[in-house]
Amino acid sequence: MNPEAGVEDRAGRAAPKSKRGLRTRAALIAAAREVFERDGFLDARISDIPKAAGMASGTFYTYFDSKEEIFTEVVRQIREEMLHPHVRESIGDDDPRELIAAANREYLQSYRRNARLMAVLEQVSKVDEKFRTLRRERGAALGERNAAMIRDLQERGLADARLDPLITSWALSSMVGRMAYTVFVEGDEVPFERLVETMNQLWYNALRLGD
Amino acid sequence: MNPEAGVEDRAGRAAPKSKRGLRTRAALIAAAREVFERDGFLDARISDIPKAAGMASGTFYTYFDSKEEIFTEVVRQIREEMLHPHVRESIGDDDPRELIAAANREYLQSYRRNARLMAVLEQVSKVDEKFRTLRRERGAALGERNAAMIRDLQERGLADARLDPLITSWALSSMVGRMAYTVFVEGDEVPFERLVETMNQLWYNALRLGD
Amino acid sequence: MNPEAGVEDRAGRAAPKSKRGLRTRAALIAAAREVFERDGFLDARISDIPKAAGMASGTFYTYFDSKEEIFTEVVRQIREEMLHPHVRESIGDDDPRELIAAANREYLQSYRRNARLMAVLEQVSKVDEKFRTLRRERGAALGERNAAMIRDLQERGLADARLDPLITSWALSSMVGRMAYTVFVEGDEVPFERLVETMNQLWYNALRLGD
Amino acid sequence: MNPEAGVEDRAGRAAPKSKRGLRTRAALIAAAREVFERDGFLDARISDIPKAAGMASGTFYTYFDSKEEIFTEVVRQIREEMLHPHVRESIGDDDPRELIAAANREYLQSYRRNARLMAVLEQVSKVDEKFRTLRRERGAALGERNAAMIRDLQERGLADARLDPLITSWALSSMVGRMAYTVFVEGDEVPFERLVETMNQLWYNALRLGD
DNA sequence: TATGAATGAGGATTCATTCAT
DNA sequence: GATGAATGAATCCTCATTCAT
Repeated sequence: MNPEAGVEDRAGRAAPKSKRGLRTRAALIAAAREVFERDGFLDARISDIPKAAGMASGTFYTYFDSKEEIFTEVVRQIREEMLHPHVRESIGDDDPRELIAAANREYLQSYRRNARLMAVLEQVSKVDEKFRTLRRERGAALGERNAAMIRDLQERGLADARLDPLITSWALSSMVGRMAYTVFVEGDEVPFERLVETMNQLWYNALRLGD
Repeated sequence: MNPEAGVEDRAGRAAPKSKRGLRTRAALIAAAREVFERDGFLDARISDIPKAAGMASGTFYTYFDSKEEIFTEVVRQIREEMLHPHVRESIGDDDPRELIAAANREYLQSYRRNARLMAVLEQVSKVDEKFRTLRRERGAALGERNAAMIRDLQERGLADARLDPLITSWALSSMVGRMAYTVFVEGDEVPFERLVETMNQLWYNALRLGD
Repeated sequence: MNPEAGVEDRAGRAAPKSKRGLRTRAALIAAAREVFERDGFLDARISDIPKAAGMASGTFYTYFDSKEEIFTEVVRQIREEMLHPHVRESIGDDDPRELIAAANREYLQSYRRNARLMAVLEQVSKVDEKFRTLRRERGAALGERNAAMIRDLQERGLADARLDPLITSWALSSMVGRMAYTVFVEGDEVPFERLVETMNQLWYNALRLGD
Repeated sequence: MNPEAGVEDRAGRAAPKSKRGLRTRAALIAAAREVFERDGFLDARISDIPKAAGMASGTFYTYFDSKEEIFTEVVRQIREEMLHPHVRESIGDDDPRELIAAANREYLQSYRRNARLMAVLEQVSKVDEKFRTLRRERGAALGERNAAMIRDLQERGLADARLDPLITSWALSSMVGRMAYTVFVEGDEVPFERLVETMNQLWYNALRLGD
């Protein structure tokens, strides 16, 4: 029901074997997150990351090859944070309204919680080909899933049959994602509940879910 | 009815005093547009701009102080292109559906026509504080205007009264803007007419304009 | 009895023949003086000079070949200003004390009057070989003249015979020149009369002129 | 008893943490001294310094931020060289003549030994605001000290009571400093001993120290 | 593994000087 | 003579990456 964020990673250096190595690597990722949140992706210097972790600059390259690579790792962690703690548990519902409402609320909450990093992610996806692609692919998957739901509702006569399911799914997700950015990153002052309600209502109306 | 893009400018170096200077300046702007479209804002080297115009590197600085400044100028021109030729003429007005449909079509057309530059603009707004601000301000103005229309429709009983006009206006505009980016920049293949129709229908539904 | 400042010039471009040319050249020199006083020699850009005179940058090269050349011209004018109006008239005296006192006062007055330019001159002589040389030569001439006076006084038994006349002449002139710089350029606050008196007394004492 | 030269420093980049770093930094300072002595401050290119030390250009910036900063360091070393080896030991003190003579000789010797660098220092103090200030402050301190001595002599009836102690102290120091420059930098040929004796005698006379 | 120094490619800028109009 | 644009050489500085200890 909503959008963007997320990146897969691959390879990189061999995973550390010693406990010490494991700790160092983790410390670097934590430091990287701080640095990225503070400076953004572009302005972050690689050497700031080990420095922020209290290490020598060269240490970075023991674990990562590039800024992109460690950023991937940071994003992976965020994604887990964004999914695990609060989510997915009890969406048992079949009521589409509740489904939508839950998804929107959850998404906006995580976005707000991780706003700084989401801003960075937004920046990166505009700047780095690889991330642009990853984001698109992930978005496409999400979009498909929502599209399936819409198609289902249309078939059951519960949603406006004239709408193109895939485009609609994309469009409404984009709408929420963009608003999250505007409100939480650019700081337009909108009361959280008002935002959630409006997003929900716009989904309902757009799909013409009967009241 | 639609969104983002645009930047004001100011000063810079002295305006050219001769015809030749005027021509050179214009040639630089044209070259800059090419360079930005080809390389994006970040990867564009200043020296590539005069080079693309067949001039010596120093010539750039006769007219501009920075990449930001010439970019501002490029954007100004685009904006004029995007507004003048096709637009604003005959907005038969009173029927809100037609108003919305016309605005959406027009916006999506211009976006498609200037897709590469819009991509760059999108990048810049994520990267340069000054442009971030300008875009927000401009967006806010547009948002207000659309919000006024929505409020009006609500008062006349023609649109869903439960919606927050300002948030709604922002959200639906964001939706169209984001889709334009996705489709025209990231190249998701969607038939143009299908896109326009779906956007229109989503606006109508979202506002609950009676059929 | 005192020191430094002054530079000869030579050649340069052909002297202007038309009246208009004459005026332009003069205006450039006047503007150069302003620019040098404001920015110093090193920080002055050639193009600032015609600009300060309200002309196009290229005009400079119609009359001068370099910053050094126009500076030479500025200096020549100053020197004339420093010599003509107040000076040399009535030193009729043969009393060495009065001679010294008159020379010191006169020198310190002109220095004060032209302090900004003297500062520039000081800078230039530390930076430009040609001016270093010119200054030395001019200084040497002055030194000789003062040395002759000292020698004469020694022979007449009026001054300390143990002193080396040339070194002494140089040293006492340097002393006055340096103090002028310190007080009038660096702005150490010393009452003018106190300064003059002390310089005089130091000359008298140093030479052991009987009271 | 004598004058000018000297500059304090502060911070800069982080101090080197390894022996190697310490060596490199020292080598850069040594190379800088050579370069400055050869080219003067203004004409020295930063990149020539590491090059003269056989390093890559970027290495410079590991230790210094600017030409000014490394110059400060060079000056600090000179000052130590100028003070330590020969000086301060045995200033038999009470006889003012001996005090003055020792100070003059010592000063002129160091100046001669470091003439090239003193020339650079002279240039820099005419060109760089920061050094101008530092030099003035340091000079003022020295001046005060000498002024105190003069005042003391005056009170004991040993020196001409009519002289302003501070101006006199400044003036006589300036005299020696300027002569050092003239003789050792500009190369006026004056036998060293003759110079020292004359300076001494001028001090004695100027203050009217009884024979 | 960790350290922290050394490297050097890459681009930005300035401004004296030339020259077509 | 005057104009004002165009030129391009010359340095500056950053920072990702490598590597000896």
